[in-house]
This record gives sequence, structure tokens and C-alpha cells, in this order.
Amino acid sequence: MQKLLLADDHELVRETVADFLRLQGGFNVATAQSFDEAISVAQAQGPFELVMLDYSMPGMDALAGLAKMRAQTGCPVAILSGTATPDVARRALSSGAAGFLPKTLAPQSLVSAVRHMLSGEIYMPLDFFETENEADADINLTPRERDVLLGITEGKSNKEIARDLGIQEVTVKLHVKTLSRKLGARNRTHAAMLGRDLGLM
Amino acid sequence: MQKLLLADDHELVRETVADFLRLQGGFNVATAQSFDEAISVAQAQGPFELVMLDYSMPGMDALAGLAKMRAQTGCPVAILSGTATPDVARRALSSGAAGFLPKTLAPQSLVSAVRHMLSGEIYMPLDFFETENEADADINLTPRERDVLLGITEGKSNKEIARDLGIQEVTVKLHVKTLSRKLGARNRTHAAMLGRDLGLM
DNA sequence: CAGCCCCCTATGCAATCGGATAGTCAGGGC
DNA sequence: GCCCTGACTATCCGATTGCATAGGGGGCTG
Repeated sequence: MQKLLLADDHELVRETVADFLRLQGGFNVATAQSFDEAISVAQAQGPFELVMLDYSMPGMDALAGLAKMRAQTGCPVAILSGTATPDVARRALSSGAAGFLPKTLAPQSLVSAVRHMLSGEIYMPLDFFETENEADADINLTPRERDVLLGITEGKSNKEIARDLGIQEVTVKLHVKTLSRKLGARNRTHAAMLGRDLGLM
Repeated sequence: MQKLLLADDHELVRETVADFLRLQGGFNVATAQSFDEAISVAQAQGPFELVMLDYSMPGMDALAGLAKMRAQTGCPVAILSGTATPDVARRALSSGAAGFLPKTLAPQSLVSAVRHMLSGEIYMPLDFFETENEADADINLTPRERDVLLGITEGKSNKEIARDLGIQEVTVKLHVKTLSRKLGARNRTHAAMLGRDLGLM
């Protein structure tokens, strides 16, 4: 029987979900109520074939906990969250999560998601990509701003970007300022990160 | 019968894969040999339920083509590649790809991957996350450098990072310089991008 | 055609970054 | 004890960025 580990600090959620997985999925589910306990349980009762961690939980420290658990157990680790944004979901996957499980997921979908991850695939509900694109809709950079943003993400200086685009450095500065304002970025570096996260290039 | 569109400029690959999907998967597969032809076919013979685009193909222009095709058809679009790195794969997913298909994939896996994406899920072979982590192994930042890098990715200035960490601004500068060297980054912005791509935080 | 948007340029200045150099201090390994 | 590394501090200086202000020219649209 496949062994799962579910860590969440909300007891109601944790135990009902665990029971559901036991009954509907036929899994052997262990639980933990904090990140540290999850680490202990993983060592004491392991090996597990899949670990699910709540994103906001004592000791979890965001995605650092994900990396720690992956290093510890070597098995797929999924992130569970009730509030997380598409941005967090994408970062979780980039950080090596086996999947992202919003708590709004239909129970039956959870079982198939778990099976899915057990077979070595990445699970990501489509909703998150949809909503992401809607959210982006109100941000529209001009073609030139996009060019400049691309240069920034490649680590180029204003001078280099200007040369590559055949325009003056001052003009690049102008675009940097305007696109940063549109993105709500504090500076060029922040703009680069937001630009990539939002998939603007 | 589910309609797929496969675009690849290598005829041998394109037609053999298409035939395989027809025979083994029972799909209706249309093909195109360039990005522009893919757009035309998508309009003329659509709607399709899944589009697969070769990553390097005339007119494709990397991930811009992905976005264009998604906007055009509104259906899931997967990226196909023989050479792409984990980095490109992750960017493709961040840009809204329905999946990433390396050409080293076992044929039977391809069929299941396609079914998978047709059901609205994201497909990503586990290999890519594995190799990614191995590749990262030779880059090891000190804990402090990691702290500083995190601050940079959040768009903070050296002064802010120093205040948050309780150290002097000059020290932050030192860390910025050394971590940039370790990452092979040209400046802080580049370091932030590389750091996120490599999942170092 | 007038208004608007995008693109481009220019000048000037303050803040920040990037790099070099030169140290102190604590801890681990030989 | 010696060597090495990580972390931290200091000063100096040039390069770059960020911001404000003030324009010109082209294209699209009501």
C-alpha cells in the first residue's frame, strides 16, 4: 500500500483529508501538524512515496521547507495551500514541487492528483494558469517597453540595451521608468522578476 | 475524435510522430512545418484540442510563438524540443504551456502525455527536475549570500537588505559581488534572474 | 484637424551600484 | 600553531541607475 505523508496545522483539514485519502484512495496516510513534526515522521516512519506540505505552517518557511523535505526524503513533495496565488504555485513548481494542490480542489480530483504524482508526474490544476492570464490582462506594455524589459532580464545595462535597439540611452531610461511603473516594480531588478513571473516576454 | 496539431520543421520526426499518435492514440492529427503554417492550419482546420509546437522552428521565435498560438486558438499548447534545457522547460510552463515534451520521450509515454494534457493537466517529465538539481549542485552559495540574493529578487536596494539583515551596506555589496561571480551574473539583476531560474532560494 | 499615444531625444542631478583594496574576527581542519 | 573560509567592516572612486523636466515627430482616431 502506498504511503503518503500529509502535514497541515489545521487539524480539521488534516484529518478529514487524510481519512478521505484512506477511504477513497486506499492509501496509507500518516499526518503531521508542523513542518518539524513532518520531518521527524518522515524519518521515523519512512520511506514515503509522496509528501504533502501545507504552504503556511509552523516551521515551514515558505519554499525553503519544500527543498528541505525533498533533500531529506528524496521522494516527490507537493505543496498544499488554501490561499496561495498562481505566482506562489509557479514558484513551488520551479522549486521542484511535484505538484500544487489548492484547497479548493474537488475531493475526487485530489485522489486523482495524488495518483498522478505517485506515477512521477507533475500536478498543476489548470485554473491557476487561467486566472493568471486574466490577471495579466490589465498590464499591457508597449512593444518597445517589452524590448527593454527583455534586455533587463538578460542583465544588460541601459547602455547595452540602447546599442542593441539602436536608440539612445536616455530613451531606454524612459522606458525603464514607465514599464516599472506599469508593473508596480521598485526598480529594474524587481521589474525583471515581475516581468518573468507574469510571462510578459 | 480528438483533433491535434503538430508543428515541426523536421519532416521525418513530424510525420512519424503524427502517424504514431494516429495509430496508437487514435487521434486526428494535422501537421505543419513552420510556425506560420501552424497558425494558418489552426485557423483553417480548427478548432484543435491540443497544439504541439517545436521549440526551434522557422517563425517560432522561442516562447513568443507559444503565447501567440495560445491567444489564437485558446486551446492547450505544448512545447516539443530535442535540445531544450530544464531552464527552457520551466520557462515554457511559466509562459503557459500545457506541457513540455522532450524528443527523448518514450513513444508510449508520448501518448499518455497527450491524453494527460487533453484532460486539462500540465505535463512535465520528471527527468527535467532531476537533472536540474544535479546541475545546480556545483553552485553553492553561503547562507548569507542566499539571504542577500533573496533581497535582490524582491527588488530591495543594498541599504534595505542591510537593514533587514542587521548588517552594513558595504557587507551587502560584498555578498552581491561574490554571489554574482559564483552565478556568472553580470550584475544584480542578472543574478536575480539566474538565482530564480536555478531555484536557489 | 485636434487630441492622444508611442517613440524618441536632451539636460541635469542625486542616489545607488560595482569594484578595488585592506583589514578584523571566529571557527574548522591539518 | 597555521591555513583557510565565511562573515563582516572600512574608504574611495567611477559607472550606472533613477528621477524630473522639457521638448519633437509620427500615426491613429474621433
